Amino acid sequence: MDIRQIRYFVAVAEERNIGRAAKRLFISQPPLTRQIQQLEDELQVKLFERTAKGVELTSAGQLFLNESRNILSLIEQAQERTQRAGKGQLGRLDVAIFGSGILNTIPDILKRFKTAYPGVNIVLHQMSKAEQIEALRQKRISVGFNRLLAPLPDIDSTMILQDKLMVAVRDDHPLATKSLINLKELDNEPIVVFPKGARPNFVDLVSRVFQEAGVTMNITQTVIDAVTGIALVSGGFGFCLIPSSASVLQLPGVKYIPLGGLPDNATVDLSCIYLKDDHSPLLSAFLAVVHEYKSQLNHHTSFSAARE
Amino acid sequence: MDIRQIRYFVAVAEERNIGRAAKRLFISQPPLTRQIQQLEDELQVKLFERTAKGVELTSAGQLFLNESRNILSLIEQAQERTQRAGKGQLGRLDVAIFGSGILNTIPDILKRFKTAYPGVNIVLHQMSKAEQIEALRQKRISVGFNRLLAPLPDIDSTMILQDKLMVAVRDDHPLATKSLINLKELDNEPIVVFPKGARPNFVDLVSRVFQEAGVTMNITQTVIDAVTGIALVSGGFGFCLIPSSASVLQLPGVKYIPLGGLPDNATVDLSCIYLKDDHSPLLSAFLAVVHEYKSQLNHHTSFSAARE
DNA sequence: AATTGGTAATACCTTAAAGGTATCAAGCAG
DNA sequence: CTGCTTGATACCTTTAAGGTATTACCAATT
Repeated sequence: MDIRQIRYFVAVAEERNIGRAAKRLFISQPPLTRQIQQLEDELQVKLFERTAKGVELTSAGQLFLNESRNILSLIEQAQERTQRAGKGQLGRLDVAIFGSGILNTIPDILKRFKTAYPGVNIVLHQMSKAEQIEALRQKRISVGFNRLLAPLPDIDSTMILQDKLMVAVRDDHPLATKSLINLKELDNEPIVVFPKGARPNFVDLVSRVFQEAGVTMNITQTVIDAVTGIALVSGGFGFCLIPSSASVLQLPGVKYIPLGGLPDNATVDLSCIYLKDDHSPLLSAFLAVVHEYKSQLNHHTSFSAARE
Repeated sequence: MDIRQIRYFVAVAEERNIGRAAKRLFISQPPLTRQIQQLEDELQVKLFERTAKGVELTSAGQLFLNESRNILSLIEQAQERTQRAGKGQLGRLDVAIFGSGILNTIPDILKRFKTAYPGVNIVLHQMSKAEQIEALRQKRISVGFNRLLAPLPDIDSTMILQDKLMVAVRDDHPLATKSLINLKELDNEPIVVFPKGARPNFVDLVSRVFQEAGVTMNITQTVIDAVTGIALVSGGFGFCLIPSSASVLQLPGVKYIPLGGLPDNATVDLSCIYLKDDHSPLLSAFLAVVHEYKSQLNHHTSFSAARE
């Protein structure tokens, strides 16, 4: 049995006339007659009664007509869905995020992607940097969001943005009135740092900055993520240096003040990582959204810079 | 797209190796490679990633694998169901019955047919003789049960049994004690007859019998069917002649007594009728059951005749 | 670094089957 | 009885599926 034969059968059943059906199918009548005969032979069932005016369906033929329509429609659907899946418009994308990365940029990107590809089911996984890399290699995830990556041979990354540093400070502290804090002003002040976990990470960046500026760093706590660090600031444990994108988080009694007097490379990047040899259309589609987001981000910041 | 290609695709997806799949399909590797390429070209989707050890499904391929399995299973089902329909094991059979015909024989036949062909949905219609013939011609029904048919050019019939005549009589009537009533004993007695409707019918048979025997027939009521007639006997309206198969009906105060002194042709047949040019397997199957029923009926009656 | 074993891809040929043309046989309307 | 329409058959052409031989590629191993 053959899809062609099924198509032919449906045409004949609908036209109730082999010659007319042949015209509709843009073939001549004899091969159509033969295909129908073959179909009947194979099924060992008479599908049509031959009459003087044409043909008419037997009851078995009527049943087979229904089934045939189902089959053709299922095939059509399969083709369409497969093509959509091939364009990355359908399927499932497993994405890893890290603790505080969820604060603003990542939700924006995910929201854009969901709008552009509503057929794709996004599944989020909270994972540390090391876990993300392992999960990528095991193909449990397709993309991970992260900061401060060391290059790896099998993993590519795309930098999304570079956060400058800010200081989280209690609003009853003398420095809280300033619009810019110089690193030197934090000399020997109590500092909460994060995260715990695989190096290199944000702590290393902060340490390097202090070291290069010759400022003493007085670490009082090392906590798991930015949210916890800022909560400790709110609780009076001291200062906390954060990537500026974490400043969307509002906690009672906490103010965020830009940190000045730093070298240009004192930034922390947000990147997304993915397997170098993953050519799936879903990933490509996702990265396209990321790049679009990135370029709009640049335009926007240059605009606001021009206005200021 | 082609069912063959779908089968090939499933084999390759399952073996994750084109060469192995080719062996399983009893073809050589190159044409299989080509068929898969064609499928990919047609869908414009890469279904497999080619690796050193074989191939592996892309996510679009995974989706298409699911769809393919659905398609193949639907095709298989369609073939099987169509073949069963072709053997008359599946479908719908519209059967017409008449008022009192439902009393014993017809339910027996229907029961047998339902046991032998459980996949067939039997739909019953109550119809008079004339209605049945019209419905047959319009193909609203496939079989009708009836009595006393006049032959028609486009309709065939099969006689199922011939009922002898019996008399329904109130049990308080003097004749009710007899084991056989002679027609002459009904001379000028009040008689209820049935049915109303298209001739020839049961009334005509009864009238003819009276006439040929030279007995005066005193019709007091003409009612629609046997059940009503017997009910009137129960109500004291007189006698009622019935086909013996209607004697399974028990009503208070009514006895059935065989009618004697009649010619051999004083019987009323039960037949089923159908279109002469209906060659549907469902009808054939049904008629086969009818014939089987008939032959068993004959064996049974000859046995009981032998024993008596 | 070269080799070998196993993979899919390609080139070229053979064979099977689908399609086309011409014609026939059957049934119905005039 | 005669066209006219229908599906069926015979025979040829063309398309496409399948086979054989070979190549290109990758990875694991020596």
